Amino acid sequence: MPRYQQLKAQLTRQIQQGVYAVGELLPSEHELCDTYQITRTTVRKALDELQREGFILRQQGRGSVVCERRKQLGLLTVRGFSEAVGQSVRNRFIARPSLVDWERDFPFTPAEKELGSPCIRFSRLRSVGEQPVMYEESWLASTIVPSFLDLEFIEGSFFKTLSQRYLIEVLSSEYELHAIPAREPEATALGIAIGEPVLYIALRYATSLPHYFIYSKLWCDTNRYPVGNSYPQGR
Amino acid sequence: MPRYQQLKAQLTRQIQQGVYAVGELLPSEHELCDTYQITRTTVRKALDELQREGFILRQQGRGSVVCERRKQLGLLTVRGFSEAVGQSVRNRFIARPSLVDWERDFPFTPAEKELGSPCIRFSRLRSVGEQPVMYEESWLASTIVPSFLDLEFIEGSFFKTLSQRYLIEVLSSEYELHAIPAREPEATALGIAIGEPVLYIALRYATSLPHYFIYSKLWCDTNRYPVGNSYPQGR
DNA sequence: TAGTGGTCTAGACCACTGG
DNA sequence: CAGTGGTCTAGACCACTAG
Repeated sequence: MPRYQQLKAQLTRQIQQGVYAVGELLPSEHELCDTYQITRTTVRKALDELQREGFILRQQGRGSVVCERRKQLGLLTVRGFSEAVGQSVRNRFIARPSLVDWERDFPFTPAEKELGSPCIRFSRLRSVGEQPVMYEESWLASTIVPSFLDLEFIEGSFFKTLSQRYLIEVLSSEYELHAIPAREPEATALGIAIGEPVLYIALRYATSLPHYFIYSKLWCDTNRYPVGNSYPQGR
Repeated sequence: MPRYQQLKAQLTRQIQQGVYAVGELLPSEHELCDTYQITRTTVRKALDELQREGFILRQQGRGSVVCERRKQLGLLTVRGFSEAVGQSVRNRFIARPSLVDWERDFPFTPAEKELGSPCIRFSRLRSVGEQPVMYEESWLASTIVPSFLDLEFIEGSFFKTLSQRYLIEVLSSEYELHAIPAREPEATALGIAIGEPVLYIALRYATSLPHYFIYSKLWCDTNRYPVGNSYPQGR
């Protein structure tokens, strides 16, 4: 593993563990150079990626500020989710993790390596206050997460659990967006009428384990909480 | 303008002009160093961004390959529609560029600098073959694009026109997504029933001109062409 | 094997922020 | 003003690709 990725993974974990709290500054680039005995080029490559993935915001003359983490949508954010966080966001399992066959009806085809391993599936409903905002189904190869079925998620976060318990980092995502009429399952979960427009997102996350991905399907009620990408913009 | 951005803009233009055709290799990094009298660090910073924005795919031991524009509406990275879909795409003006008041009903508030300048608005319908796919309204400050009203777009592409005629590069975008029922104007334009779900996107592009943006509203029929982000993934 | 991109070193000067 | 991130130089070694 290249040194910049090691540093990135290290900082990611520290941020998720709260070593650097939201709003605080990371050590300066020069300090990180000293600490890890690497040059600034390497440090900056790690910080570049952290910034693109929304972990930090760098400000010239000030430093690297730890950001409120986005809510599980890769490059996409549920607007208002972060603001509501701490107050009233709730994640509830609709279906706890269980072994199933690999999904076939999906824009992304799992790799052979993955198909050779059993598949874990779970689904959750995310709400702000009493109002459901997003229904989510996820799949992943069970080989990479031993004892996952019996596990409680760390602070209710799947990504945090992956990072801290399995040392798997989520790196990037590909997705496909559709506006569709809600069918029975998602309409029921979201508490809206069948046929109401929902934002359907088919997603594939790349991980720090080559050839292993996390697959998700999301159904979002965008009336109250639109989906967006606004992350700290350089430039 | 930093040198890496100059190089990036230069290469972008050359790719758009067909100097380097799809599938061909860009000059190697070392050649670019010689040609532009800059170091490899700077060349690589430019190529990094081009790769992230989907213009090229770098392969170790081979080179930087110019990419096929993808088949989906490439909205979620900075990319014009015409490059995204290819040959059978047609863009038709619904309203040609004209001076209007600045829009107020929008998630993004124009900067003061922009509000001091008249606003240009135009709207277009984009079709693949005979089928409308997307209806688009755009706004920008008229001061940055003199004689824009009388202008024909270069190859029907707004971004290409900005780049080649005004030397303005589109850098990044922020957006907000909603799944909504089509109202009369967009339903008519898209040739679908009123109330059918459409993907509504409110967008703001940053440009190489500080404090000047391009604003767009898009209504997409995602049945035929889903919106996505899949670009060549490093790693 | 020659050439490519991937990573990294060890410096430098600059613009900007904050006290 | 000292310290930060933004940009850039001039090298180096490596893994990988293709002929």
